[in-house]
Amino acid sequence: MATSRKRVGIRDVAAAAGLSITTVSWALNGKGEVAPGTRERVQRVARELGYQPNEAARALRTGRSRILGIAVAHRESGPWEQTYLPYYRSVVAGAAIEAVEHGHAVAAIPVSQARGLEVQVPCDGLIVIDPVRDDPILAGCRRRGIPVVVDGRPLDEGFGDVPVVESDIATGMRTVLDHLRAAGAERPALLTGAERDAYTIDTERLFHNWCRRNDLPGTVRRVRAGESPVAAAESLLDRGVDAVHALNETYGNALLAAAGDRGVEVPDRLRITMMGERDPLAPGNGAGYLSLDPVAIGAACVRVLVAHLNGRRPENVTVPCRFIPPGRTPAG
Amino acid sequence: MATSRKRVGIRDVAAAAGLSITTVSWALNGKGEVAPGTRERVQRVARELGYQPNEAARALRTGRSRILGIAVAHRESGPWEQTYLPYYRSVVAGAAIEAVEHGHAVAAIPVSQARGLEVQVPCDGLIVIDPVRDDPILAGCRRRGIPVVVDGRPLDEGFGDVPVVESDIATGMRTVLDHLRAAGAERPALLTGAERDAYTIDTERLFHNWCRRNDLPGTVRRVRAGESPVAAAESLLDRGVDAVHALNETYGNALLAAAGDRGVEVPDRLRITMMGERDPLAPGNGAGYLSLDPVAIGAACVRVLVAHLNGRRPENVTVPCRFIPPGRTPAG
DNA sequence: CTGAAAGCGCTTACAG
DNA sequence: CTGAAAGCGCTTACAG
Repeated sequence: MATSRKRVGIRDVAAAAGLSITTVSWALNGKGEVAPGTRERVQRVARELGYQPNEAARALRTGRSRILGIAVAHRESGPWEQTYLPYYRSVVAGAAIEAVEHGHAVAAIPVSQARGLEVQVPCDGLIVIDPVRDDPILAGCRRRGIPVVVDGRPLDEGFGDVPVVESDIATGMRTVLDHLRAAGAERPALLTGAERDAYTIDTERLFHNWCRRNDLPGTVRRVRAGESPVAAAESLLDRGVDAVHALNETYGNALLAAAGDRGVEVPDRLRITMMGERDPLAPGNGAGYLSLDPVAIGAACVRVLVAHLNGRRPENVTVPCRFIPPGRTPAG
Repeated sequence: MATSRKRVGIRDVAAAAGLSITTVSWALNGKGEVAPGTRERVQRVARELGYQPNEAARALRTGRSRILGIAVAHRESGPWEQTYLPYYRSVVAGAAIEAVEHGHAVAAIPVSQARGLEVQVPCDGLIVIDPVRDDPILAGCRRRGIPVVVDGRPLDEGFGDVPVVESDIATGMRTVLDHLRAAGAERPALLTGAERDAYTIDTERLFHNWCRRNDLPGTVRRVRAGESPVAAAESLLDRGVDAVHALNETYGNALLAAAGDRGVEVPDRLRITMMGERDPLAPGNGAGYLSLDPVAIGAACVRVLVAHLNGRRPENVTVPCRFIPPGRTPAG
């Protein structure tokens, strides 16, 4: 009932209980051997005093802060804001929810491509989303011996031992393209972007391979940096394609807009699919969706990272995508 | 170039540079008075050794961890997953991006309504989103003297001094309802929920007040816990209303689905608005959107909290909403 | 079952 | 301009 201004520490609890701080620490953390009565008394006194351990001290002493960093790139570009940012957000959310199961919290740490992590905070390990070429964060973790897991294949050489969590876009792309073909596509196209990240590169490769296997001409159109996605979509439609898969929702929506402008009916005259999330309750717009599951990705990253932290051999994880064909989903 | 297994500490840098750890600390942190040549040498040696300060130790010593906690409730319910969770995610993202400007990172800390914060991590202050009645987190922060800022009016008494960041739904609701009226609404309705959080309560109150001021009959339908939003939407349409505002996107999409099922044209025969985010590129669905700006909310929370931490008197902040009328937005 | 003491790796008065 | 030393608040061998 002391109304002191200072925060109550383990010392205060020990004094109030007439015990040593050792015993208080044991009692509160359930370690060591403490008489049951003593333990209860300590817990009661701690509660009455409103004692909360100083987490920084605990972290320093134990070497564990219980924080998992998640490195989130931030770039100022249209499609990025509209599609990648929501993806990252969901990964963070999935990671946060999973982390609590393992007694951790997740800290979103913005990164700049040039300088790497923008702020230094205590953390036990790091989740790196979509590593870039010559990734400064990966290099930093390696040097400092910080456990790391990546979402998306690392582009740099020499990181073969870093555990990877990935969406199974190989299966996903096959499903999508098979769907387009079954729907009658004879001139399939891919609306993709200019950035050379692993996701874009892999998507293009999978598209090419599928076209080759299916003996179909494949048209690839990359939206250039600074180019309007709608303009790119229009120029693609001008080339007489009858089915387009878009790398992300920004591009997919641009296709829908371009088709709408010219009165081309989707999906009857033009089949459109895109990589993206879709609210299962939203009314249909004629497009099919290949949904990544970023929440599951975030959760998987945490599981792998925690395994790593606990000295277990981490394994790579593949998270399935979900294909949602065009048409209104049954509401309810 | 020592290939030791142990992490390099300030001690190692001092030894390598032939200086005391004091001087190294001064030199690296830009404090104290250090000869320019010495400073450069220290920085070079530190870089060569790959020295990174132990953040837990720094946090213990300075009392600042540079982490801002953000308490994110997690409940397992349909509309919650689909609309509140995305909102929270965006708040976290906005907070993370803003925090870096102030040298902080943001840690998403899941909370349960019963036990409060699910995990203890070092943090300098806390952002509490949508405080509930008898909020255990608010109480805990008060007791422990942790600086806190809330998004959404606190429901509990005695927290009048806590800084609040809020969306200006008063202006937003007026805009939306005026729009519905201008579009010809004579029997407006509100599709709302059963939970008694400040946002729901305020929305209902604003709706009632507006109806009274405009001398219109106002119908309120609350989706009950466990009830299908589409079923609720259908029962509302049965009551002959000609315009409905929905509390969130789940309910708004349910209205669109219900209207679609009965062939009621939106917005010609039924006007629909909803609180929610809308991709500006997505094709129109006939509904109007009142967009909260969760990213701005998150950023504002961080600014207010940082002001608080730095001893400045924090002030409440109101973030404007954006009304997006129905219809295709110009693409581009 | 309990306590006195060391020490995690820093920052920062303080003394030169 | 530089260094020796205290101490942030815990956890944890170690000795009783």
